[in-house]
This record gives sequence, C-alpha cells and structure tokens, in this order.
Amino acid sequence: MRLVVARCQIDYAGRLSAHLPMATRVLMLKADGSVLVHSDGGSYKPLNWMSPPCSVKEVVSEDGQVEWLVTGKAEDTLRILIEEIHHDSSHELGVDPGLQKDGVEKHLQELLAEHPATLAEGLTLVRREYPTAIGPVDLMCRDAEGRSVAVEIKRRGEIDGVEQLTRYLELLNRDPLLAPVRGIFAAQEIKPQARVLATDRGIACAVVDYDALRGLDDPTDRLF
Amino acid sequence: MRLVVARCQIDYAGRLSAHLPMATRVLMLKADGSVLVHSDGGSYKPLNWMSPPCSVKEVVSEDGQVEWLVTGKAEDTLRILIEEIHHDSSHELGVDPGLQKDGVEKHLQELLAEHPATLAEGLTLVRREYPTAIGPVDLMCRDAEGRSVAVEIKRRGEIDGVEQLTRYLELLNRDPLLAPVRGIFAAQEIKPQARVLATDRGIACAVVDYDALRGLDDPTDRLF
DNA sequence: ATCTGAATGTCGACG
DNA sequence: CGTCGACGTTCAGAT
Repeated sequence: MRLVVARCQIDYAGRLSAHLPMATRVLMLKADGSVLVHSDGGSYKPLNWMSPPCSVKEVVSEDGQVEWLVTGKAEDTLRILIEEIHHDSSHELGVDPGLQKDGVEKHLQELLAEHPATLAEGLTLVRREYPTAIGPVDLMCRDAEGRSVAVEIKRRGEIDGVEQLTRYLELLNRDPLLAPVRGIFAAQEIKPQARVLATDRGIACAVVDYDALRGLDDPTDRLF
Repeated sequence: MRLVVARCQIDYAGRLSAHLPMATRVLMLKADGSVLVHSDGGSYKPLNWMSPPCSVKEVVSEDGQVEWLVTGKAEDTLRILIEEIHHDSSHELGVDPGLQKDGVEKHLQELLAEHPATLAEGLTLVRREYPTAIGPVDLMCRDAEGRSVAVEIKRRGEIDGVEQLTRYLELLNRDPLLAPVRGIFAAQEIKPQARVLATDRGIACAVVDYDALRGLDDPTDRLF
C-alpha cells in the first residue's frame, strides 16, 4: 500500500470519459495494482479509480512532466499527471481477515421463516427459497384456510420488489395445484410508491421489525 | 485529510452490524469528519466506513487502550480499537474542482433523439422525455406509417428496462389517441434474458453503436 | 464464466 | 426533504 498526496490532473477513458482538473488529492495505490483517487470530502467513493487487475507505469515526458499511466483489462486507462508530490509513503499491510456481517436480507429471511405468523395470522411455512422457473420465491407459505401465500422479502421495499413478486404470482397462479396464490410483500421499510403498486395488484404489505424478530429468536444464536 | 496506518479492530452498528478482526489497515479521516477503512486490496469500496456528517472522538480506557468512536446522524456508530499506529500524517488538500463526465445514458438519449432512424427505418422523433403518469418515456416517435413508437434507452439492456418499457406501453395503449403503441428497447448491449423477455412481449430490440452515433453527430460539439 | 439480486449502496435530478 | 432512476455501480452467491 502506497499513499501519495500530490497536486495532479487526471483523465479517465473507459466505459465513460472523465476529467479532473489540477488539484491536490490523495492517491492510494494498493498491492494488487489498483489505484484510488480521493479528495478531502465526498463519500467513500473515490473521485476516480482503476479496479484490479491493472498496472501502473511511470512516464516522464521530455519537459520533465511525470505521468502515471494506469492500464486495466479492456481499454480502460487512467492518466495521472503529477505536478508536485507533497507526501509519499509505503506500508506493509498483509492480507485482511475480512468482514463479518449481520442484519442483511438473508438473516431477515431466516427469521421470518422461523416466525411466519408475524406476517399474517395463522401463516405457516411450506418452504424457503421455493423454486420456480424464473427464480426462487423467498418464502412459500399456507394460510389458516390452507391457501398458498408467496412472500417476497426485502430489507427496503421498493417498486422492483413488487415487480418481482408480481412475476412470481403470475407464474404460480398458472399452476392449478397451487392457485389461487396470494402475495405478501415484507420489508423493514416500504416506500409509498411500492405500497401503492402492491395494493393496486392485490398484494399485502408487511413491515417487519428486525429487532423484535431477533427477540423472538434464540438470543444465544448470535454472530457476535 | 489525515492518513493513519494502524493495527486495529473495528465494529460497526447501524443499518446492519459488522465486525473486522484485528489487522493492519489504512484509516482515512476526511475534513468533513467521514472515516474510511481500507485494506490492501479489494476495490474502491472500503472495508468499513462512516459517511458524513459525523464526528470522531478519541477514548482512552483504563488499561490504556485507544479507541476512536465515530458517531453519525442516526444510530450509526463505528468503533475503531487501535492497537498500534504505524503511520500518521495530516494534509491540507483544499476544495476539489470536481469531475467532468461524458458518455452516460443522457448523452446516448441526445444522440438517438437526433438520429431516431438508426433505431428503425423511417422513425421520426415526436419528443424526448415524453411525460406519463408513471414517469417520462425516453423517446416518443412515429414510424413511417404514422403509428406511435415508445423507445426506452439504457446503456446496458437488462430485464428491469424491459419491465419499465412494458409499464409505459401498458399505460400508453390505454390512450385511444395513441394506441396502438409499439416499443423499442435500445441499448449499447442487450443481455440475452432481457432480449427474450422483450421479444416475448412484442418489444423490438435495438443495439446501439455509441461511437458510430457520435460519428453522425457534429464532431466539434464535444465536452473537451 | 455468466447471470442474478443485494447494497451501510452512492449520486444526481426533480417535485 | 423525499422519491426515483442511473451508476465506470460493486459485490457475493449460484448455475
């Protein structure tokens, strides 16, 4: 890992073309050859970058200008024209053990599979990841009357999720052994437009409380 | 901008929970208070981070352990337990002039609006961003026979874009003044599944050559 | 290798 | 300030 603070000008040509005027920025050169250009603000996203695998070549022109030419896989090129280097240091980091996550959609699905009745009175699980020709339905359930219920789970419920569930329901309802199948759109948060679309299509919405579900679950069975 | 290389252990609690075991990493602390944790590999995305606005507080426990507590807006917290600092430097960067882009979907739409006949023989433009209740149609055109044609433009044609165009067509075909409206799905690259879905729904696919379109366009009218 | 859906997505535009 | 769609999306998992 090499960290450079330099006044530089940058041009990128690849899937798009982009240009950064001369200014002072941080250049992060990782061990795999990838390069990140950060300014003092914005977000975690660099102003510009080159993804690995790629290689950096230093070019010095006749008039003494230093340029770093970063070339990637396809026709991606990042040209960094260096005017002045304020800082330059290299560091040995080693391999990172990596990130452990908890609280993503998969966990929500696991919890709802264990407690389907929180979605609707008397709901019982038939199976998780119920397979169909166009992909698996998150939860296939049966209601108190024994009718099929397809559940689509999202962390954040938006219009795409309703579209997805609609496709499943359309397909499932062609199967006379299952039909009629109704749908429940479950999410920790449901956007108004998604709710309107779901309601218009006769799909029920269920807002899920992740922490409450965790409370129902065995508290010893945690990641950390 | 402060750059720190340190052996550290990190816990994040916010929209999800995440944990990073003790290892050597780069910590980037930006002027707006945001913090990025990078390893020597991966991609431009940090292992962990805190978006602005947020503040960093240094806490030293009784046994001398140093911890940085980064708190954000809501209940987001990032705890960085520092074991050893290998490098620590601060730099004045100033405000960045920002990025200039060229070659995104908007530009593709402009080019196709100027040359609609490249999509289908005899096609003429009615208007760009044709408004409907569920959002604007990229291009509304008329074919040689004077029938309406709705065009959805994507850089990469995937299933979502076909769904979007399907919604527009469904709505537009309810208007007796426009109906029948047919659809063209235009993209630089169309994924097989998207093509299958489009064809199944009677929507034509058009693969667009960006460079060729640019060639038709006035070459003096460039961004830089 | 390709494809698909998720994301602490982020970012910008528009109402 | 929320909503929506694009993104050099990136990313991980499954086929």
